[in-house]
Amino acid sequence: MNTSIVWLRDDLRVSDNPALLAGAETSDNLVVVYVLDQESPGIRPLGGATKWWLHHSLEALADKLQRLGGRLILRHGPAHDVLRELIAETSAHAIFWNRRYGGAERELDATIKSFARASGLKAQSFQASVLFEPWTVRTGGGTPYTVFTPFWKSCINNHDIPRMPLDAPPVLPHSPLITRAHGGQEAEPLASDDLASWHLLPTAPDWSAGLAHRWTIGENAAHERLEDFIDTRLPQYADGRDAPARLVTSELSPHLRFGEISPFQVWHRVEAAKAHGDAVVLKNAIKFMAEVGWREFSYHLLYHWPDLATVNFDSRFDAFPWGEANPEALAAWQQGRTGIPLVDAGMRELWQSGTMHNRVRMVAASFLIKNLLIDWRVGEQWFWDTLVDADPASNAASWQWVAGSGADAAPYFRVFNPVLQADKFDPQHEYLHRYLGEYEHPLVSDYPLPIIDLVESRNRALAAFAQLQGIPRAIRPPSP
DNA sequence: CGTCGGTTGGT
DNA sequence: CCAACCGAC
Repeated sequence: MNTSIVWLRDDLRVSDNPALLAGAETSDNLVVVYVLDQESPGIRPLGGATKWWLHHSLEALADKLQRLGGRLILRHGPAHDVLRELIAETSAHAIFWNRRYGGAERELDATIKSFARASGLKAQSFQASVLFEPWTVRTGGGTPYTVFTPFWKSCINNHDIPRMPLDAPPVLPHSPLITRAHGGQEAEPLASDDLASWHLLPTAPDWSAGLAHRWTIGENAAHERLEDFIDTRLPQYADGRDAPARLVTSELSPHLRFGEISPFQVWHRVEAAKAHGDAVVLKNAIKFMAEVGWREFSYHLLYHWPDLATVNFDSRFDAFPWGEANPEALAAWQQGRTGIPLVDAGMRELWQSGTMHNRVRMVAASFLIKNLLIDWRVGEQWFWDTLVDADPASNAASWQWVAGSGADAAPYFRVFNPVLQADKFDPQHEYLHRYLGEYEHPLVSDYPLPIIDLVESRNRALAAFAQLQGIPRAIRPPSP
């Protein structure tokens, strides 16, 4: 028997999955495994909302695999130990996976690849989660990009068109029984954890009802989401994407986060829409793909600056005078009771549904960083815990962008005024009313007074940020 | 992917 | 009085 292992990670799909396809084509017994690894050094534990998503995504994936004749094996523990054991159990001759781009993830994968090859296995990794491999996009001087627009132009103009999506394997050859390599036991099914035993779902309290109401999880749902976006939302995307009350954004981010859909599938679906559409479709498609481009840019940054989530990209910010610890203000922000309606509406949307409209994310983040002078890493961690799309690259890059410490960052003097932003992008206050019921009846409500004066705190932030002005921007060198 | 305060030229 | 525009931060 010719056994291959396919190790799935952030690619919980059967279509356009090069590792799964390679396994299916080169073996007659495919072992598809997901490893819950919360122990390997440097691997950041998932937040609550992403754990919840992962549980349901694994259920959906198991069903997809089963329909193709396969079976999803669940194991937990340090990935290196788990896979060494699995290789021994199955006498696999090959192992395949799709690449990850975080620092610790790359180190871990390299270690496992070395071990597998030293043990005589074929070990191969594939490009599946980004359109442009981070090391292939270089400036004229050979360095990684630190500005979005030239980065994305270079991707579009200087690189091969992203490959066509791959079909799902027609069948997943799988032997239900496997003979252990050691000892003479009877053939037995390969052991798999019970998903429930991983305790990915919240209990006591179960806060997931709002998330379950908002989201349908899994590969099928991701493609339905994409089709609906192309048909009904893309035509209004450029003009409507900034209005939080309108359903115009794609809402694909959590699906992309777990690889239920691939950026290649998104790219080529948008290309097809462009091919059949007019100039309006073209304009909207370019705008939308630029947002996919921001995701690519974030992965580019994460690959070249692996500590993106913890270290200021611009080291001038290492000396930035963040305010004294202010647990009351932080809690008010987290719980959506700052007394600033747009901030509170966004933070409540986040808590209830595991997401927040992009425009409101920028405003809520700007408020924490600039009005409250709280270190961006504190906000990044809260979003990591509460967003269903919490992504190691996009979340970190975006928080640094708002702080002004990041690549191609917002200039320090760009301080959002949440009141003006609400009037401009939510003129009927429809979004505010959706999440702040009491806001409609201020006289009878207990809606809090603002915890901070917007004008005063803006000026305080400008003064603090102005201290950096005399010092030249200091971008850390990329990791070799 | 901004805000503010100023000016200008219109009503 | 105010919308549109501009430069500074």
